[in-house]
Amino acid sequence: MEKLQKIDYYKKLGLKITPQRLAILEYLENNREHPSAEDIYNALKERFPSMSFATVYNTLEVLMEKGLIKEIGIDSSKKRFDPVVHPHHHFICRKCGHILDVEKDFDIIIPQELSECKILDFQVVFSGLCPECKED
Amino acid sequence: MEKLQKIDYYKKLGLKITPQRLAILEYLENNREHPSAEDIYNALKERFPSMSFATVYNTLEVLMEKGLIKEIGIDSSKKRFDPVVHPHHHFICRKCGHILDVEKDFDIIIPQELSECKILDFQVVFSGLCPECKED
DNA sequence: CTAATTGCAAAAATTTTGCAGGACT
DNA sequence: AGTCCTGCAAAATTTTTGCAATTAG
Repeated sequence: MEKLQKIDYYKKLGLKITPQRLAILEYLENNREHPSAEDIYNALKERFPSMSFATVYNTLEVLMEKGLIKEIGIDSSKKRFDPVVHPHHHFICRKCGHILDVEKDFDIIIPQELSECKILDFQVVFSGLCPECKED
Repeated sequence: MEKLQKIDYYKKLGLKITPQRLAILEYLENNREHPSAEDIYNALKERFPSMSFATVYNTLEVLMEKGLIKEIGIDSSKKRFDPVVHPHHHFICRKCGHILDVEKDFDIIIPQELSECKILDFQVVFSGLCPECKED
């Protein structure tokens, strides 16, 4: 999407566009590492030396409310965020913590035991060793 | 398993059996709520008023090394632990955080894009609203 | 102009660590 | 007896919050 179109799009969602927010959005969009709040903070503090964690967390929360990003509960040591909100799956390396996207579709039948629940989503999480770590 | 047999079993794994460890193991075995370290601490501090978090975390780590429990990375706000170590799946309620076990077997074909990885495990995580929360 | 956002600093929540004394085998 | 474990307290990590100053619309 063109940059101006994007800003319009965000505005239509009711987001106030600040330079910090744009930078966070842009960082997320160009990053497939599923960054944590700290990753984002570190990546942007050069361009915005005065930016605080409050802004990062605040922005992440607003972006989640608007459905532009998702929190992925895979890395139990910290929250990580994903700008790819369509249903997809993940692989996490047990050694280095690297998370890879898995775009394949799986044919999952909702099991009987969850018939009383309202299922909104599911994801498959693979775990093991990534190509780099399996060599060591 | 009989209590004495269990103690023998733990000893054979090289675990030193202390009253605190036995209590933590027992608590985990009889609890299908996927408790956090704090849940365990709170549940046991009546019986062991002097017990500290260090002991809870230390014990959890030892139990994980021995393969008696697993850490489940589903609730991104805190680590939660599962004494059911055979492969199985989960449902988490987006509202109350309740985690349910899903014992069904899913036929998952390891996708092409992970062929370079060593896959050790996978789990399906459903999310939505549990029977109680979907009424509100 | 008004309401929302930022930055700061303090606090809360969760997890980890060092170490002295105590318990298990 | 020797090693491992416990408990305490302090520290490290991650996330949240209150508030005054600033900025976007």
